[in-house]
Amino acid sequence: MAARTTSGPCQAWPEESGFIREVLDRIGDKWTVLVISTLAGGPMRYSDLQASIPGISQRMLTVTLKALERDGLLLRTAYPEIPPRVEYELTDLGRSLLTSVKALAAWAATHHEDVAANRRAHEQTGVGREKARTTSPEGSRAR
Amino acid sequence: MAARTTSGPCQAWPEESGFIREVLDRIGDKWTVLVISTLAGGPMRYSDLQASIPGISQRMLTVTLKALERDGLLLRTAYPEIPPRVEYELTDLGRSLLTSVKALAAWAATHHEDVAANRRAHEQTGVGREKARTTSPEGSRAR
DNA sequence: CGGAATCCTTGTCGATACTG
DNA sequence: CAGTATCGACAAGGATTCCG
Repeated sequence: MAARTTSGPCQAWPEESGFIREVLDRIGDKWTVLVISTLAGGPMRYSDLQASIPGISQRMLTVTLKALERDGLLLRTAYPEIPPRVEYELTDLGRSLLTSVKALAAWAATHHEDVAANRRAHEQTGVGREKARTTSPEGSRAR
Repeated sequence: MAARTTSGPCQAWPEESGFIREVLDRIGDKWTVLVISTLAGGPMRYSDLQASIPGISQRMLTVTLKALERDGLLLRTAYPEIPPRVEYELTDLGRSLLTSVKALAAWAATHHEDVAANRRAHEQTGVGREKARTTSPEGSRAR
């Protein structure tokens, strides 16, 4: 966990911040994680992916797919047949990322209620103008 | 690595995808994770945060801080003194998220070299034209 | 010191149309 | 079927300025 606890004004973390930014720039967009998750069940064709991800456009599917392929997270296999058939499949690298992503999903599943509760509490206390609260009355509500 | 369950043809993800989107919308932006990471060492003042996060503007620091406070991930404490002093501190909820985020950072630290290598390989193979691999001419899975 | 309000530059995403 | 190309809409982010 934290390298130093209650050490005061600590700053300038090592280099983790750079790594975090890297992975966030990659999966932080709207569709990447959805594509990876959908591909978790095995190889899929382009049209299957589009059908399985409601709301995605051809453009974004293509862009996301190409970015993931470029980074070695998924493998594209085109069969020179007619009609043309292309399959996408996660690589080992892609699956390892999926594991980490699922950890985040687990966090969300566990705590999204707390987040929603805190948000509602805040909307009541200080909608958008009144925030002249010197100290926070309530706050940490972990379970 | 137990990704595929008896090789299902398609996906049909439960509802985890929704949770993933939730958390990604929250931490997927440019600064949120950086703020949380910086706050991992203990309470910090506004100006300390700004000094510890190179490149962040006052605006983005304020916006990020308010969003995190609203969701109950950090606690804001204002001391009515002069000069005014405000401290920000992670809540238990915030720290639990930090743990999950660090898992992602660990993935990045472990695999970012592989990603970079794959990316370079791709630039050579098919820079701007024709990268059809047509590998594995096997009918591994068709319908 | 710790913000809020404003403006403006970008990158990102979505819809549409066209090609192989 | 499986993309590619182009345009426009939108919102995140940055710089600046002012207030408590």
